[in-house]
Amino acid sequence: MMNGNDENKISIKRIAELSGVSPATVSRVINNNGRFSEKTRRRVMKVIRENNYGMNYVAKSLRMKKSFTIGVLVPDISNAFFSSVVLRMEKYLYSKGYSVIICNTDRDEHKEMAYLRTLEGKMVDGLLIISGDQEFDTSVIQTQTLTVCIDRKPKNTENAVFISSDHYHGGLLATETLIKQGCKKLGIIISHENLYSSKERLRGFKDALEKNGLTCNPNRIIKINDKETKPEEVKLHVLKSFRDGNLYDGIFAVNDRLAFGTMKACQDFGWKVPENVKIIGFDDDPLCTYSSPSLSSVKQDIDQLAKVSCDILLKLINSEMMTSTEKCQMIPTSIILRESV
Amino acid sequence: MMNGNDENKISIKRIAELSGVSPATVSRVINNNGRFSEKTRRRVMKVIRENNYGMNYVAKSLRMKKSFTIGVLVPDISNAFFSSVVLRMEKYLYSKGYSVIICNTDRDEHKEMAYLRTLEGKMVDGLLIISGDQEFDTSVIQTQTLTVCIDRKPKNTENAVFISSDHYHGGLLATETLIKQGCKKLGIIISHENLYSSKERLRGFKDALEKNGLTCNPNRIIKINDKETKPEEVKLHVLKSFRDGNLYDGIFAVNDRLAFGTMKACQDFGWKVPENVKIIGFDDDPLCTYSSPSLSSVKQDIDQLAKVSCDILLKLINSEMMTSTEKCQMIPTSIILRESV
DNA sequence: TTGTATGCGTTATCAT
DNA sequence: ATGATAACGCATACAA
Repeated sequence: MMNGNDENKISIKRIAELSGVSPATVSRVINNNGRFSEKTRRRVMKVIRENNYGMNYVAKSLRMKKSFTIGVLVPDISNAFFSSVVLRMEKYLYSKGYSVIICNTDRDEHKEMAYLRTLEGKMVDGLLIISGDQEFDTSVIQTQTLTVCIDRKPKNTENAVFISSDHYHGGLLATETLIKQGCKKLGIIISHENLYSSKERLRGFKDALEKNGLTCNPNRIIKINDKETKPEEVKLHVLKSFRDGNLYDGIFAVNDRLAFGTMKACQDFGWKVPENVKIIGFDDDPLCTYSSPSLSSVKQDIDQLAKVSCDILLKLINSEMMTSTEKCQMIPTSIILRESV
Repeated sequence: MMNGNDENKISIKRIAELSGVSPATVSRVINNNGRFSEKTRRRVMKVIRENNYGMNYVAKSLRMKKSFTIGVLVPDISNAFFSSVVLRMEKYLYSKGYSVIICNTDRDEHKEMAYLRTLEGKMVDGLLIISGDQEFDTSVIQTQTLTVCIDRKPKNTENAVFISSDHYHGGLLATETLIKQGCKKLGIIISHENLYSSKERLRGFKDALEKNGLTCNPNRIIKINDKETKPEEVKLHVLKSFRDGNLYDGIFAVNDRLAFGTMKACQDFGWKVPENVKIIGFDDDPLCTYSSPSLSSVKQDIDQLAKVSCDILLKLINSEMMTSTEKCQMIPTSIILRESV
């Protein structure tokens, strides 16, 4: 079996020999800078093709202090929302000549820091940090690497850019939709309260109530433990609230998983969706179409989120000027209405 | 804003100066090889900590011809099955000190080849190639990089290892399950026929029929265009077959998306699932639990698939010996029964 | 237009 | 036990 180690890759030096020019000239031809005659260009390119030369990016990176690689930190790539974001990012960055190193952090701060050190050692040109628990502290975690935080507040806004879906508006939108449909006894199901996005969605919920002259009944705020967000587990928590005598005619779940658990709870408790209680989730998970009733949900503009994030990062990398509004952008959310309302 | 370029990272050389030893000694201490006194070790380590030194892996890679990076080629990371596989791989490889470069190929041969060149230039230590259309040809695509193909046959078995779920057995299992439930008029919905996994699942279907004395009616093989695998599109194709007068009492869909489309078609056509027609899918997508009726499906052992693949690749990288059975492994599949049968 | 020489940060060889 | 030196492949400043 062919072993990777015994390969003898050809180098610029060798191409230079074969085409009777200096390595410098070969380099100039390859990168199309400096000046050289058309005749030389053709001769060199011919040799390159014939010998199937391929650039050694490791050497190039060392020399140029630039790796053409972006590190992407994400809590869990198997999550539908995250993997879609990463997909978009990868495609966009690929088109710009960058590769992506993927890092599953499990929201584990320790793993996160370890990865950060490794990525810095690999000289990544930039960092895309998606979600995660705490605020992201660029000073404690000693990375000078250019960073764009998505759905996660950087502690030091001098050092990192912040892009986010407009979770607040999403929460507002969902809640007002329920209100418009006549709901009076509104509740919210929430988990991962320390997440920026959760906080914002909750804030939107509360503000919508206030704006419409409704009071936020604390008994109708169901908090789900971060480790128990499986639909079955959620169902039990929600059922408990139902059995405790809390009445609902509209529920906003801060994410779709919670919404599914809530729907199951309603079924079990004998409340019909949407007749007795209306439900709206968040993320527009592919599952939404399949549940019965199908689930209304707030949809994030994943394409835009990924594109804007990458664009800003590339701007940083190319040390282009940026307006202060660019350094902190909100991507609008929209609501997809289905049977559950 | 801090710019990545003006950082002045400290090097082994500088650590050497600060601790009054040579760079060579510092390197030896860091990598804990060679010999050095305990006193030296402590002094060097102290300086390293105090100055927050971090290894430059790019330089290390150039020198050692080893990048501690694995390239992962995957058709579409936003697919639930693929992203789960990648998640497991990344976790496992991280624990072994490797990073993962993710490459979405869209099953586009051109992009695939371009990526392969880039990865080789980045000196990745190995390649994990998941699925994809054609057989993977290590000679045409001139990569000497150590490769493990998952669910995709390498053309030259000398140059690459092949790991796969047992799709054949999965197809067999699904079909026999339907037969045991009394189905006589069995059909299959299939897309991506050129995929190794699809072929195998189909083969399992046919063999199961034959083994049970049933004939495979070609009219009950519904082929879906690769570009029209959305449930709604699938539904139309399946409905057409129904309207053409083809009768079914059991359907094996080679993946869950097709199964969902098929279920919708049954609903529209007035056939009850599972009373009139029983359905089994493949992949055990999270969606299976949510559809109504919930969908039975063949489940791949993702953990095992990822772990075995990584283990083999690491063995290749460390040029460990391998038995010929190791070079071509099948991971067992199982069936998850739900309401649809 | 082209060549020479140097250095990026590291490890490995060969001394001492 | 430790140091001097070369080499990995490339880009660039400077010279010609």
